[in-house]
Amino acid sequence: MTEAFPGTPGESGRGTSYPVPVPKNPRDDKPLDPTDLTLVRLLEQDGRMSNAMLAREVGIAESTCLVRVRSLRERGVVRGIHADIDPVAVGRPVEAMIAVRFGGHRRSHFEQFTQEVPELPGVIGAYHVSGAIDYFVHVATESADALRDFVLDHLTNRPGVLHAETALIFESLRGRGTLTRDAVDPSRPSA
Amino acid sequence: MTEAFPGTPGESGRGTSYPVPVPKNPRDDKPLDPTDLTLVRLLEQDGRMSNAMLAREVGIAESTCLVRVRSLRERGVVRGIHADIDPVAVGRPVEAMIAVRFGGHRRSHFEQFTQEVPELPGVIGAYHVSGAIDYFVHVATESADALRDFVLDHLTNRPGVLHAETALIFESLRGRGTLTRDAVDPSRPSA
DNA sequence: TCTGAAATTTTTGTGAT
DNA sequence: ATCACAAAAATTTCAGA
Repeated sequence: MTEAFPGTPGESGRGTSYPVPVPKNPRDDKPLDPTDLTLVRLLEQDGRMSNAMLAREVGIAESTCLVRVRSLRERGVVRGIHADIDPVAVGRPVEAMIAVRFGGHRRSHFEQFTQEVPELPGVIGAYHVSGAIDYFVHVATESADALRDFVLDHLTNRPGVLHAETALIFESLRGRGTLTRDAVDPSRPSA
Repeated sequence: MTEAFPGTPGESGRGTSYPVPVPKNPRDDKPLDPTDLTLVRLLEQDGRMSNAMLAREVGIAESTCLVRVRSLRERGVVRGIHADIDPVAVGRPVEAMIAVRFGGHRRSHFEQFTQEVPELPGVIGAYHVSGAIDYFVHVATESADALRDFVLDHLTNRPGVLHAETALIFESLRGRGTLTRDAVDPSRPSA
């Protein structure tokens, strides 16, 4: 019951040029004590909260808090801290979720796509999934024309891709820190 | 062509107890100069980069940088800054993308769902889209059982919902700051 | 592993260009 | 709008419990 979990599924945040991430031990899974969970929740809600305030909120010394937060990053619990940008404000008002189907299902096709899709212009996220669809690609483009071009140039026109179906996004919503609430440790209320 | 979408797409970060967000002027859209775009890109890659380093990177005084970053937040260009958490590490190793279809398409159903879905346990994001599907819900759960319960309790069993189709996520990928690269201002190369 | 206090760095306001 | 400078506040380190 203290067993914890199998493997690490997704990698993501890559720092630019300084001392941060590089999960030193991806398989290092101790179940996180309540203090860590609280820190995680706070940083999920406001990734720029100062170390001093974090320490106050969870009731530990600042230096201790610093160590714990650093440990969370090193262990890959906190993969990265990123600004959430309004696509409209940066000239990409047309958002879409594109369902991509591959044919043949050769491993090399998936591996190449997995490697390249995060770098494609306007890509916010991508999800390799089970079922009839192989990938969902979340993208923001400058216009409907640019969206069509994106699909044709980077998806349809790709070795292995059979079909891409585009759904315009009317509204994007973010979860509100519910990752760290409920279940996780059934013996505590919610703190 | 500059039409964009109906409303403001996503709200998100809720600060805990200090001076931040509350976009004072959501429709205040001046096209962002190259310096702002660079700041946005840097913060997208590392939301915790210090103001001093941001200033150095873009080549302006620290105090100026502070003003610009604050302005970006006030204008809603930067909607929030959030830690990206590994769901596995917080006891939610089963990730899924759930396609939800509504029947009847009553506005009240969508409005209620839009309001409630970000608070549902384990929800990372949700997307109201055009086409055959009405919503994609991105969720992380503690187990396959918990996923089934989530779908039954919060989606299928909801007024207006016709159908929910679940795709397990094998791997989640994040875009790499490509929102602020390429086109945006067609008259400049790329900065 | 945690702490408290010292050393260092960053944030933030002011006044001038 | 921008900058340089200085005071205030924060981060980070470290010796010791």
